[in-house]
Amino acid sequence: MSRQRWHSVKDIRIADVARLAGVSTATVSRVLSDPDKVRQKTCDLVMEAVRRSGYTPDRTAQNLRTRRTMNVLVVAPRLTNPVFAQVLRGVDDELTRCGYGIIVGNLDNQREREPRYVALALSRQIDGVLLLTGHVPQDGDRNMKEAGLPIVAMCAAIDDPSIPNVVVQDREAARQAVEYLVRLGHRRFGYISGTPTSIIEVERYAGFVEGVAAGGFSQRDIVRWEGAFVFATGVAAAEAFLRLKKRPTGVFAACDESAIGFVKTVQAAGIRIPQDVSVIGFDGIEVSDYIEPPLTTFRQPMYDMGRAGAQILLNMMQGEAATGIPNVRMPLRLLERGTTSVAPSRARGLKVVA
Amino acid sequence: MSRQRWHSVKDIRIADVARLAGVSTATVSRVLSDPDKVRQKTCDLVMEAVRRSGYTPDRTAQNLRTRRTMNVLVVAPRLTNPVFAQVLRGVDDELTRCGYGIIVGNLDNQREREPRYVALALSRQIDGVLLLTGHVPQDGDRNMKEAGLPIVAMCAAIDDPSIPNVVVQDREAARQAVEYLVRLGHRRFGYISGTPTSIIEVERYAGFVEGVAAGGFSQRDIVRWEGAFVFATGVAAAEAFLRLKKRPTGVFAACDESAIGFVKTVQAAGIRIPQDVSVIGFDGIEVSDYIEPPLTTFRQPMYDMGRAGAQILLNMMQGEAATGIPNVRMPLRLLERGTTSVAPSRARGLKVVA
DNA sequence: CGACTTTTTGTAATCGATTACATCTTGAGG
DNA sequence: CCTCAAGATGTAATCGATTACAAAAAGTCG
Repeated sequence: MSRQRWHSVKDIRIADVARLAGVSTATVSRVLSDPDKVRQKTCDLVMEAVRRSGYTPDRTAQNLRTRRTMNVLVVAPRLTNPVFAQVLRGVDDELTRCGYGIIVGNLDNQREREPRYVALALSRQIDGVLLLTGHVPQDGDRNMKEAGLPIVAMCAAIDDPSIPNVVVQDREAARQAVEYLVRLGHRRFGYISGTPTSIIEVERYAGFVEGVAAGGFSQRDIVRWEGAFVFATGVAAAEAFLRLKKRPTGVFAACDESAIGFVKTVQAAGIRIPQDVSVIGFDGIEVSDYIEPPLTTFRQPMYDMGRAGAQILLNMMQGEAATGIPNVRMPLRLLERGTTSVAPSRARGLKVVA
Repeated sequence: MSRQRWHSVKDIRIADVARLAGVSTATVSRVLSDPDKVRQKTCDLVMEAVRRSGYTPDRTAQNLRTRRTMNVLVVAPRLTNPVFAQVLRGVDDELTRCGYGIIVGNLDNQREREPRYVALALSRQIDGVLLLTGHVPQDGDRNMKEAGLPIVAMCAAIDDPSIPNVVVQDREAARQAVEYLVRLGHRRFGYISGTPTSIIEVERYAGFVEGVAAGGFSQRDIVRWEGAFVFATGVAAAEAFLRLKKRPTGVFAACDESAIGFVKTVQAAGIRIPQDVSVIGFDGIEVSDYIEPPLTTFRQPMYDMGRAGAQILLNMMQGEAATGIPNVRMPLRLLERGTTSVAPSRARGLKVVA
């Protein structure tokens, strides 16, 4: 045995079942897909043959004939982001119920990986796409939309009116974050960015700036550290923070991971949280509750977003009448936990107005 | 437009390209798959036609003809386990390089979800399977092996000599964990289990018991809390722990998530870690370093395990000569961090022998 | 019982590629 | 210039299901 052959030992086709049951392949097919069209007696006969032979239809052949694959592609910016896992759970629960499979696409924060998924769409290996990426994957001049497949954007809105979005109120939340800090007496604000080209980043920063302005402060009261939606960005921001003479006392991070990176790093340098610096994150991933002190953050309904996005996609794939492009905005909740408190200069004599 | 139709606007088949280039479909196919068999001039002609028409081969049709789908199923016990995300990264990097796609199967700790993935295998929608589940998925009397596909087990060994395993030295590590605790002077040991039926759980507990015995202690010095590989198990174990009169001072958890659950819960009850209780986890997930104090734990090379498993599967799928069943055991590293210290009764006067 | 409708079943085309085999080109060598 | 082998291309079968259409069977009713 030099070359191991990997195929099913018993390789039973629909024709075999038909012969076994003494009917035509058409009848077998009908029994399996639409039994009402077949007489009960024949149905039993065929089912018996199916059972005895252990026949399972070849989905590859079905796919070709029916022009569907019952597979959906989910493209994520990075697999190890806990937000992704939660959203994927919701997506999986919804799609699995309807018989769809999930193919994961991992960009790992590298745009060079996009072409592969464009090709997947173009080659008709999938019936629909869920994007968590904030933009439509491209391959040179071609992009995924050209495949003509239904696409739904989740988590990160896409600036394309033809694509339904399931997103949170990024801008409003960021604005609220600052307002919360202002109420606590902070006067100098730090912002830890996500990937600058990402739309959610743009939105969150816009909201942040709005909040600062609404509080009566100006651009000069802001320090902004650029990065990506990763832990390391928080670490880098913290290092920059520590080098400052005039440090912000209220910091908002565009995601929990970088918020945690920031907290851990400044703590290691002897900064006390929240006494010296208040930090607000964004996402509400599980870990944010495990650090010390637990992170004040906005909780996204990740699982529900996954389900909502999947439902919209299912509707589109089933060719439902498109009654406008759905644009779902999910609610956010500020989890007031341990990383925020009144600004240090006013720690005495001031009350927190929650 | 009552029913939106979702298919490619321009629907170009190989015959169209052939006509455009003035050749037969066979030639087009050859140019695309094995250009050396075609004259350079013809090749250029065809490629030009492909470019102009924007043709992409229909993978569904290719699949049927070639009897391969270039898709691999990865079955995970639970999506939100960070170990899974890391392993999946490794798997993805390896498989993507070879043109394979990944279909994720999420059992969400429920065996009822297995039949769906058995069906996937039986219906020839995939070319191979990576199991992180510790057992072969079943559907009544049928199981996934019947599909005759190459299967590789990762993270959790499978008790089936025909299936290659990529695992860590669970038993040895668990044993070392206890030995470490013994060296620190602990005399009473707690064990937080994973899913009892899981083989890695069995292995880790066996190693734990071995270590206890090797230290000169007996079964009576052990407290065992049963559960699953989840955070909540650690919480439950902690609650049981707090009710004990005679508490263990050295606790080993079969996974980091439950270790963290335990640490957080006992801390909330006023127990000091590591002064009152030492805790050792298993996995080395990112979060384990973010809690306070950082968790002492064994780090699994998750990404590398993913790659190794994928490579073995690739070999099997490419029909390489099977030179025995590979059984890779990856190294583990004990990360001595903050949750372990000398046993409380001996805190004075004893030195840590590391 | 026969005419006609309805239901059930079978035949064969089809989905879109790959590939065995046949046929036609090309070029080398005499 | 002719012969023959090697190389290039075309024809048509094939993968395994679904399904339009035709044909046959079963039922209905006067």
